[in-house]
Amino acid sequence: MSNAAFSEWYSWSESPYFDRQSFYETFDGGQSFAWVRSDSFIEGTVLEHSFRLKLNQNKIVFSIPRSSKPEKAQAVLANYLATDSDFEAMRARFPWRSDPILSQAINAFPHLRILRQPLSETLLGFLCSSSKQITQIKEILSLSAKKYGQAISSNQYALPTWEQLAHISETNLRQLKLGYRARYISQTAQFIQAHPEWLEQLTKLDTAQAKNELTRLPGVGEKIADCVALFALSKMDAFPIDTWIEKILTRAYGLHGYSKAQLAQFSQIHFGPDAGYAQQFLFAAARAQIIPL
DNA sequence: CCGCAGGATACTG
DNA sequence: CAGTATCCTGCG
Repeated sequence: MSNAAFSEWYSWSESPYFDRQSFYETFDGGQSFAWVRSDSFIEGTVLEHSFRLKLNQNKIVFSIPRSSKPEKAQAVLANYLATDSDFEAMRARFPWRSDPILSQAINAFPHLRILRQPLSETLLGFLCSSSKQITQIKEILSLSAKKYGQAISSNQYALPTWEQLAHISETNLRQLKLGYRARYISQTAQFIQAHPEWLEQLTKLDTAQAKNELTRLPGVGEKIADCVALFALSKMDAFPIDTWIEKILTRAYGLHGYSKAQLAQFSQIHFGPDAGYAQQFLFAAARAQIIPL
């Protein structure tokens, strides 16, 4: 229906190289809740930028609303995909020679990347995530965007900003199927409004400092702080331990009886400074039932 | 109808 | 500290 509103497909010569599995897993594998798959492309928004993406000869080609500038869109994409990061070098430093589990996971998604998502959106997304399945998180965010976000194109809406969220009552937030998370989001919005420089200032901190700041927010514990650090701040040593990773480490790696702190310590030592990137391979492979649990 | 889901938090021992 | 109930909602 909204095809007419979208441009032709633009090629992007600087696009990272992707195989099909790695492409879908990178955008729609749990790092981001923004992307919807259709038959021939994925569609989603990054802040106020709307995109359709697909692969052509292992490179991303993109289509955008006709009102948008392709040069700007390409710059947004480059940042979103962290094209300045050398993921190949990170993979090479992993202990894959001695770790058949990780090795198998990398083979299944060889060109998987860690996105660099906008901080505000990443925080919002993972504040919605506790005890929710990915489809439910997407539903919540989609409802939020439609109801409170800025309209971008015919059928696309940006997520509400924290400034906008600060003006929504907890009761109205609950209408978005947020449940008890509505209070976290409301209070976080108030906090950010009261500390206007706080979010931006996070980008200047190291991983431990950033996580320390993030966990001051209501509803942000260790796991969500790790997700924000990894997926928005490009902190490759941040290692989110969710139920999947916990199962992988305890069962596939045999670390029975380890506490989460012990699992985190093992992972940092075993996987090294880019442990968060390794985590994403394990997560993807476990969900694809490549790693038996 | 009940158990549980990509967690955080307050409370207990 | 480690373990546990509670928080909402929707899906299986």
